[in-house]
Amino acid sequence: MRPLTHPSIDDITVEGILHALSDPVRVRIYTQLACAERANSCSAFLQVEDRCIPKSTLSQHFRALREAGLIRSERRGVEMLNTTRCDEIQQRFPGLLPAIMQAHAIQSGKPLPPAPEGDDK
Amino acid sequence: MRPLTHPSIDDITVEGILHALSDPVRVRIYTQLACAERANSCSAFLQVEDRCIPKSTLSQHFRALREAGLIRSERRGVEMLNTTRCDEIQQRFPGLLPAIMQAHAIQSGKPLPPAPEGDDK
DNA sequence: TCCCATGGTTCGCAACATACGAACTTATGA
DNA sequence: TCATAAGTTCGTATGTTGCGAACCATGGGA
Repeated sequence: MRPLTHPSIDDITVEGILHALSDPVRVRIYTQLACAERANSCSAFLQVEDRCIPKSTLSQHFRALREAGLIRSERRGVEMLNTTRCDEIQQRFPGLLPAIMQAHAIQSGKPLPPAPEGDDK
Repeated sequence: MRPLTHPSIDDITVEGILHALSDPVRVRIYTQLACAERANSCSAFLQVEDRCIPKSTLSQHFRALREAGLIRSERRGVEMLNTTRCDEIQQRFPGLLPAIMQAHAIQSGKPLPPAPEGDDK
């Protein structure tokens, strides 16, 4: 099993981020991770929006998010803990992720509060 | 030749926008259109970033941008005039396009001025 | 120590998407 | 009417994605 690889912050591209977040399942996963208090395992997402996601597919989605630089994954015993890298990305591309998240929220009918600075609690 | 179809503003999705703009050629085209004073024909983009784009490929890229709702195309004699729909999209997803454009600008080393409101001149 | 359950990954294949040359359509102008 | 220019469509080769089956790694029990 090859080791987990994460791009350095400077290797993260806008194209990569947009591509990763242009998939509804990945957006959903990312949103959940961004809202989570603690790191989340992959298997917490076997069900996404009434849809049952096969675990091989889920594994690919996590890999896509990881390689795009959107999340950081760490093996912890038998499972994996995932957290977003939103602080780093906010440094490199200020405002990008909040705007995308807000747009998704608007589309799903639940706009977020304005959030002037990094509101990511 | 089938007629040009444009999605209504309510049918435009965030996924569609992100997917369309996750391609470097399309971003380039969109950026040029957004900065242009007047509408632009397709053939103005046969060369993109030192790369010569075949016109069939270009045609597909324009279709992708059009069907994602990012641009509006109008046949004008033998050529086609393209304009962005950024005002409409700004209404539906405020801040999304400016943030993406800014991120691309940062990535290419030429950050844009802050632009508090719709700066789209 | 052995076995097994659990959480993820990898492989292989089918389905879908993309790039591009060749052939086509439409409009313009000589 | 013919030639040319701007785009589109088609066919094919190549890439990407989704998913089941098989696999790997870790953490408990007996």
